[in-house]
Amino acid sequence: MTRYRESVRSLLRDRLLDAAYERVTADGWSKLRMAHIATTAGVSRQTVYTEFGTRDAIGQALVMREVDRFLLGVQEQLDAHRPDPRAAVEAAVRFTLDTAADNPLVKSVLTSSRGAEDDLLAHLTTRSEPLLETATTMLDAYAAEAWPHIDADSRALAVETVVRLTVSHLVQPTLPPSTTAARLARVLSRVALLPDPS
Amino acid sequence: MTRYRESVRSLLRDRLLDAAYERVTADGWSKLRMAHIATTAGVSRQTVYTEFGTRDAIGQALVMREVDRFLLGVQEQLDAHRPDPRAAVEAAVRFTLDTAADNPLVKSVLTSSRGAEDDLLAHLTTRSEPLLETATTMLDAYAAEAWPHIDADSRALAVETVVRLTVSHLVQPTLPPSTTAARLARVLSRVALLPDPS
DNA sequence: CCAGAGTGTCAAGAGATTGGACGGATCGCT
DNA sequence: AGCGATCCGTCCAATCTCTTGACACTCTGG
Repeated sequence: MTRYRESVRSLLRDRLLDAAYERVTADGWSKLRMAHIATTAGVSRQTVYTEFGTRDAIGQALVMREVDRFLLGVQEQLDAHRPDPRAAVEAAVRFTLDTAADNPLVKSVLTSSRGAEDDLLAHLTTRSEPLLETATTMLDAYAAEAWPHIDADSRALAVETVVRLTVSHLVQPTLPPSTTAARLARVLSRVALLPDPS
Repeated sequence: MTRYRESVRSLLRDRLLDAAYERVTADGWSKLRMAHIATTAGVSRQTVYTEFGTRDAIGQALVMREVDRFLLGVQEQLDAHRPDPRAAVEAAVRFTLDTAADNPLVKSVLTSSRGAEDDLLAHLTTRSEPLLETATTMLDAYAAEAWPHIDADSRALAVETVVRLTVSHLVQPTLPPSTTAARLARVLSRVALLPDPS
């Protein structure tokens, strides 16, 4: 069984992130105070610093936790169309864009962004490396297992391409999610050198 | 929000009881060792003693946790027939007896009992006061709120009667659960002085 | 009767949490 | 520009919790 200490630790992290989430979605990132997080979670301010180090690290963790949750949903979408990479990716992208549009944290990040709120937004843009890393790692593994017939290099390139484009459309939508999803499926198809469906 | 310390505490208790549950349902109460619980939960033996004091208290807590879970189900059954005390009690009793028959802990307690295993069984028989206390307290509160038209004394008497009889039939079934449930509903009806349904 | 295994207790030490204090940065206000 | 308030981040001593190892005691099988 998992070591007890780890459970306690993750319980603490969850409580802290829950407290932060609540405040951020209600008032925005800039209104979030370290002291709020501490008292809401029923813990001292120092404990928050011991766990996360800086305010910024909390933003990072907040975003990453949400990313992890998204990836669970993405995996379900992929599984539902496992044999067909094109359909799988289309479903996964649509799911991501649709769900993100309703997600309180994402909404908070994107709407209140034009101000002093871009600290959080940065984790989706200029400092998105952790996000891209976990997303591509998970999807690389999935793709390698589900679609072994695709050439490895092309597959990796396609995965990274789709991930980056999805994030791009997430922070700056132009067309409706379903349209975008269909277009990204085509991009995937070509980058991965899939046989032409026509 | 709940104080952090309390959450950690209940996390610890849950882990310990989970560990104990696992062993008990697999090998029986007599094979359960304090050291097993500790290592399975990833904690020192001393911590188990600090939390529960004695091996016996763990048995007690194990039974009580299961009781609490049963009471949640019972409450659902009652709610489903809220306006009609007779039907509500019949459903609740049937649910209890049916579910208990499938419950790993209950099975373990009842089957392996004729031996050195009766320590656990005792919490349902000779030392069942805590069980009866929580069950009657919860049901008294429910009955008082749902059926205020029943005379308070009769209501309390009926609740206690049904609780004790249900436990009795649980540890020593004679008729099938549905039959027993119907009979207890009749007992309730008369003890609570409900108008004759005929 | 002894050896082994298990329960329950104790005390010292390691680790985590608290609360209070502090320096430095930022911001609104005058 | 100066001032006060607010908040971030760090430090530290006191306190609480968990761990570790030792020990007395009981029970059981050989």
